[in-house]
Amino acid sequence: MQAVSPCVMCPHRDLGFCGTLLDIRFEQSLSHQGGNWQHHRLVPAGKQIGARNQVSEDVFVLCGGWGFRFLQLPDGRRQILNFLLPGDLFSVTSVFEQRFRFSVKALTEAQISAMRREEVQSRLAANPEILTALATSCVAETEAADEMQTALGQYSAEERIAYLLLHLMRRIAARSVIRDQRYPFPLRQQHIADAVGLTPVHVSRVLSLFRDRGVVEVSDGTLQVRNLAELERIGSLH
Amino acid sequence: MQAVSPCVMCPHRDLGFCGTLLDIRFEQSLSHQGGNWQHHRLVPAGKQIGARNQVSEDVFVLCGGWGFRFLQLPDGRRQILNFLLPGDLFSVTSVFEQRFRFSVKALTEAQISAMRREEVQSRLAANPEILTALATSCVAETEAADEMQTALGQYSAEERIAYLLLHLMRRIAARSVIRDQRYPFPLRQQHIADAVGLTPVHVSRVLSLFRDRGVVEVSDGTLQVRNLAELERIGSLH
DNA sequence: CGGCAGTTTGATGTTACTCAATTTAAGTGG
DNA sequence: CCACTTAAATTGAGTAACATCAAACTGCCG
Repeated sequence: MQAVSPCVMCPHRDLGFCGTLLDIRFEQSLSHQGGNWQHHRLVPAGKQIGARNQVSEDVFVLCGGWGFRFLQLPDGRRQILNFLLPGDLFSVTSVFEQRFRFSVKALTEAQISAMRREEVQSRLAANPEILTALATSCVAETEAADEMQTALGQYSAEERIAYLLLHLMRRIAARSVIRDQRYPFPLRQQHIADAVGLTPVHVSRVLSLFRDRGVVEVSDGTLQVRNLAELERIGSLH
Repeated sequence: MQAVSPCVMCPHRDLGFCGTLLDIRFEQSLSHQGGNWQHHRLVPAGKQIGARNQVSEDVFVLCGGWGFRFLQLPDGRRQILNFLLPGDLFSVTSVFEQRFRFSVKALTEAQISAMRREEVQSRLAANPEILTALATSCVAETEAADEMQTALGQYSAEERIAYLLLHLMRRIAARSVIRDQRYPFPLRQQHIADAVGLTPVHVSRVLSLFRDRGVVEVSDGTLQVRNLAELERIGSLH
């Protein structure tokens, strides 16, 4: 968790995948004349970044690595609400609310950018382009939540896992070039289980089935799609 | 579905329960000098109000009766995403997007108010109070979605139903005075089933259990709470 | 080599689904 | 007011999906 000087470590300036998001807009509108309204830091894998009910004056963007947002129940169960990829705002709501309504953890080593909420809000009022970027995030977040809710409510184990994989594949592909249908995939089976509401044991069985049927193989850090059509037949919502 | 003249049938002017929402803000900022940027209509129970992928220039608010927002799968399954109560925007996203990402039905006879999106957006840019109202809606929607996702992923049948009842109770109580723990409750068991991802048969069993144990009784249009503490013990997230 | 975290596999248990029949409630028209 | 119809809720029996428990296996690192 060492501090890093602003706008040095953050990869989005090179890769350009934050194009639609808050962070880069702010940099554009700021031209770096200024103070400490923003800072970056590096977080080790597994580290909790934010906790439910915690209060913060900052709005966070994940700009490198993977993270996830979750709710923890008193008895130990947890629901992973979504996975955070480079360029993702933790949540649109944190632009308006001090208090975290959820917890956040780093899945891999991750770089996060924190911006003063006041600063964000004042620019939001002044700059319609930023409002548009925020609205886009809001729409995407809501649609993803609606779909996940549908998957959890209506889908079988196989369908849910297939849906999760497809959803993540689309998001990963938007951020890096995919060759030979091999996607970087740092999730453990426990993460899949907590995201789709199954036990890790059952996730293992379903993934074995997928492997045996030649649909996908998930092993150690990469997801290899063998039969995209079949995966979509199983897990597509439409 | 007969047309009704603007701001006549809509009950929020009497009851004042739209205080935090878009509709009334607009009326305040308009002072009724004007044109056809807004209209109301009355919809019979069971009628579909909006369909997925439909395009509309309007933003909708439910201002009387009950409705629900849902996703329909090709094979007939459907997930109810949330229930709409008087004062609810169908979805914050429809302020920014033409296309419906979900479908909407009237649960009871309902009154809906439609406002031109252009009008909404231009006022949004001009009037920070409206932006605040919208942000509040956004936060509430997102938090509700996160919690529902957690309930669907982690909770047992009893827990899910208890959670749904508690959630609705809070929202109903915010809109009308509740005496003797009796809540107006127009849902059929099929609606509960589609909202929490169970079959109607199983919903019936769980509700029978609740009744036998003296927790709650749901019968024909009203929900009678017998043991609030027990209901909360079962279905509260915290 | 030993230890650990993650995955796999098997056996058994529980929850919720399916199918089908019955009951209840709410109209509707005579 | 009473048959008749129809939608909704209830109940029972059998089954499928997923959870739980426990043991074995894998790869990795010290």
